[in-house]
Amino acid sequence: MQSHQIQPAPEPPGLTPQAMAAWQSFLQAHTVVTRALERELVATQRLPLAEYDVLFQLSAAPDGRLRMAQLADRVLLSRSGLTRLVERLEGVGLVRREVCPSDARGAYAVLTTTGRARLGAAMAGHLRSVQEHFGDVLDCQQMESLRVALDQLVAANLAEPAACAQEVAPTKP
Amino acid sequence: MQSHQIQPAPEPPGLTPQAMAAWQSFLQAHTVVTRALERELVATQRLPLAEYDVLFQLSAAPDGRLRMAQLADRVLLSRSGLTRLVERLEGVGLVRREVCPSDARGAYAVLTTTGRARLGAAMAGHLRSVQEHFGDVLDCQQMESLRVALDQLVAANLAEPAACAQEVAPTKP
DNA sequence: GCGTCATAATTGCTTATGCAATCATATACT
DNA sequence: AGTATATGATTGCATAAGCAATTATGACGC
Repeated sequence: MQSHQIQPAPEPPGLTPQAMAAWQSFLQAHTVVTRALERELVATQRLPLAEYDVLFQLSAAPDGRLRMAQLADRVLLSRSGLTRLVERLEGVGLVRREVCPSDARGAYAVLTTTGRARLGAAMAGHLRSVQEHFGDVLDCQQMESLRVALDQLVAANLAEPAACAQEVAPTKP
Repeated sequence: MQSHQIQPAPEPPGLTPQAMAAWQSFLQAHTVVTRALERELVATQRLPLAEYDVLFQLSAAPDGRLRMAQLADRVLLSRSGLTRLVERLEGVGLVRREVCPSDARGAYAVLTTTGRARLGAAMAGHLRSVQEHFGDVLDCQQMESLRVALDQLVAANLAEPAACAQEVAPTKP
């Protein structure tokens, strides 16, 4: 690999056309795949993706429970967004809320038995959808490179949640 | 009833853990990058990404004009979604609508001079954002593989907009 | 020319979501 | 202990977006 950003570069080439194209494809791919999955999940299970994701993340967590904030991070929703979503799920009995014993401000979202069952009913089909629309499209190598690249993106953008003038500068001056 | 799609293969490994992980990373990457870009664009230019994208796509089109449906496809919005969005942009004078002379049902969205200027003011900064949050994170090779993979995803999922039993079967029976 | 069907865009309606403000509790400082 | 500040979650509010129904026009057969 040739280019790791040259320090005193007089002319950073800016965004390459390659990168621009990739960015467009990224947006497009996300939209089309995501819509397909949502469509199928709703059609077959009457369950939107966001709801599914909550059930899934809870089921993957120890005791089927997670603090609201952590759950929000995992399902990629704002705090308030998650509050409403859990509210809805609680309304239909798939999730219940419990207060946190060690911190009275905190709340747990807990997967109910019905919730677990509902997830069980939906999961196989949804995984097949993901496979069909995403997994089967790429071969193993591609998939692995893709994962690596995407994780880099995540890492880079979690490192700088706000605008950051300096690069990675965790060291206090 | 038990599922019997085990017709030909005794055990297709289904969705690999790799693919699952990649899928998660995909969703996460989209969210974090997209939010960062939106945040910066709104903060510096008071212009949401969707709006920017409309201006951009129009400016890239011949004569700065596009039929509503085509524009909707390019900015990845539903038809109705685009109608409202263009409405808003027309309201602030960045876009104007024109009837199509050859087809009275059709409408063009046309970039106004102000719209072009607004885009001009926003573009450089936004491209820098894309570079920072996306372009700079991956090297050239990664970027190219990423683009290819994503385009495969797009192609695969455009081919089957609805549930499709048969593969690519555009031939009318 | 006229009915039928397809297509372009819009509108009604519902809903999910984020931001900013708020409330309640915890933690820290003196 | 008592006040100040931070943190977890929720609420008010505004808004963007999709789906289904609607309108307006074009195209096609007879």
